Amino acid sequence: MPVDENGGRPPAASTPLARDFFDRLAHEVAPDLLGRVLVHGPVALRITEVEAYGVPGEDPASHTYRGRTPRNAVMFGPPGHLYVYFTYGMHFCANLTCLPEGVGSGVLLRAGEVISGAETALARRSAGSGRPVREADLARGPARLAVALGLAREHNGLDACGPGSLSVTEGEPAKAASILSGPRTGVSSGKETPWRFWIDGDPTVSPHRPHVPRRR
DNA sequence: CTAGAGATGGACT
DNA sequence: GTCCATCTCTAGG
Repeated sequence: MPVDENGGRPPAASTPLARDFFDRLAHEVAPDLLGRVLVHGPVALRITEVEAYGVPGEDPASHTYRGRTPRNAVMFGPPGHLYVYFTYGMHFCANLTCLPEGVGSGVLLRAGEVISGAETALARRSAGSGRPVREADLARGPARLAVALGLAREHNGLDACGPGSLSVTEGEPAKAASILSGPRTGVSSGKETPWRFWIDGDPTVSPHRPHVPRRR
């Protein structure tokens, strides 16, 4: 039995966008990002793995589950913006908002293949850490991706579609036949939803790790 | 290869 | 106080 997931109180009231509706949107919008190219300064990467995070009261794993806060405000904003959050006391992870303003959702950028600016990405990933970084590992995992791309706190809210330092380009969208889906990585709830999408066989896709509760 | 634990800060109960 | 949408290193098979 899981511990009470909501502090003894019911989740925030559902929006009109019910779980099944979000589910349909997630299965269109999130995988559509696969194969597209994200450019930030000198580094460009081809997105190979994403996860959808859903709406208040419907997705217990989402930062928006309990409603809007200063931290998750960007997820309630218009689509095409970056939601960058700080976690585990040392990592940043980046999401793109993809659904209409007010919905409260995002797509976590979990992994990518660096296709230009590899030297910059390598320098960033190697900084402070000893061992050599394999090319396929440059952006393999959400926190690594953020480092490789040079994304941090100051990029929260950045417009990824307008004139800015970040942009999502068409790239070559992954063919549907090469896209697989499954449970999300490292989440302690909402395990049943197959909202992780990745390009089958791509070496830059991160290994799936189930959530492990902290001890002591 | 797998399993376990430390790092480290902030959002939230 | 507790829990992280993680990463890296170490020990062991």
